[in-house]
Amino acid sequence: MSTADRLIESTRELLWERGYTGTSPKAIQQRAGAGQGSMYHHFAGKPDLALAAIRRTSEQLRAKADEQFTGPGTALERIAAYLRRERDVLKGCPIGRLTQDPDVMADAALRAPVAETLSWLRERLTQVLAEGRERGELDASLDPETTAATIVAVLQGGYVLARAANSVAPFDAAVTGVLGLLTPAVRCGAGATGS
Amino acid sequence: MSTADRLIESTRELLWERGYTGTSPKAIQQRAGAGQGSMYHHFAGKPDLALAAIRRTSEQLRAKADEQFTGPGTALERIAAYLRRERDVLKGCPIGRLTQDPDVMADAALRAPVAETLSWLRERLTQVLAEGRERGELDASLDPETTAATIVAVLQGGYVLARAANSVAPFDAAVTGVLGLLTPAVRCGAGATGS
DNA sequence: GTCTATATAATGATAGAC
DNA sequence: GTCTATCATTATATAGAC
Repeated sequence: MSTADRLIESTRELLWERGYTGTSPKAIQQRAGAGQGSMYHHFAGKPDLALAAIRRTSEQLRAKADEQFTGPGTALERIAAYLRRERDVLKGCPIGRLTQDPDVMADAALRAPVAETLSWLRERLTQVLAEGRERGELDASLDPETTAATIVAVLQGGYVLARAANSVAPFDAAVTGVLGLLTPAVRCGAGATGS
Repeated sequence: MSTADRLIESTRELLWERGYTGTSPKAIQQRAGAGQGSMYHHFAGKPDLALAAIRRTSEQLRAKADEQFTGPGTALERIAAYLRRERDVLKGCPIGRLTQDPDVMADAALRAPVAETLSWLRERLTQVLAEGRERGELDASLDPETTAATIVAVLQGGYVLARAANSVAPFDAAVTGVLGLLTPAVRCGAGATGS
């Protein structure tokens, strides 16, 4: 891995663990095993490096999510697979946590990939839900767009509850709860006739 | 308002806006119109002042939530009133945001009120849901505990989505979505016989 | 109680040698 | 490309006068 890559990876880790304000250039350099000059040779400064890190994290997040969204099964099964996927729950969402960083939100360039990632997630889930509704897997009364927002919010909020409790239990409960709410939508609308 | 009170209020505002790491004693003093000596006379330091601020914010949050929980209407109506209550959505949750502050989570004293507040919210909603189920307002298959976790998560996650989008729309969508999912639980279980 | 030094470390960067 | 000064500013206090 090149020095530039190591700097980006270190920044990704530190942004996840400590946020933008809590991450100093010095800490990044030490974790990457690079000197000051090295960092400022490859990147204009902390914001420039953070942008590269956030973009890479955003790409990885989307790719991992798409694994579940494009996987096998009904819409509900794919959503359950996504929500129940193995996650570093106690570390939280590496993208969602940046919304609490005022310096990130204040910088249009840093903010854009955060906004795009969460919008993309909602859109992608909207598609999956709409598809499930068309196929009769989900109740016709279910609104794909608002339900997609709910599902993404449950994830993001589940991380918050887990971090507060220092336990994955509230995250798991929130996921179980929303899947429980989604399941009757199948029973009531499509009937208990199938499989 | 006393100097100590002004310091606590300034800290509350800054913790909400910029988090713990992003809030300096100097910024607190300037907003409170107090000098260094004044702050260190009343409080042992930044953690001590933050603790007082977090405790006060926690109390206010619980009191405001209880207004809706103990209000009139069915369980679902009270939950809808709570979720749809007027909020500073783009500022996020003053308690939930602290879960992203590593220095807060690393300090047992600072962490405790954060953990307690979110636990309390889940417990309180669990009670409201259990009550609604007993009264036949909600489907018997609905699990109060996991559903309560889902509702709190939707709130916390809704804030994240709103901040990312710099718009209240995703928050409102998430709330509408979860209320939509809760509503069929009434129709299916209790039947469309009532009112 | 409040104020003004004073102090130590960290932050975020620049300059220039190698 | 990487390294070692160097630098101005901020963070987080302490000390002691008033």
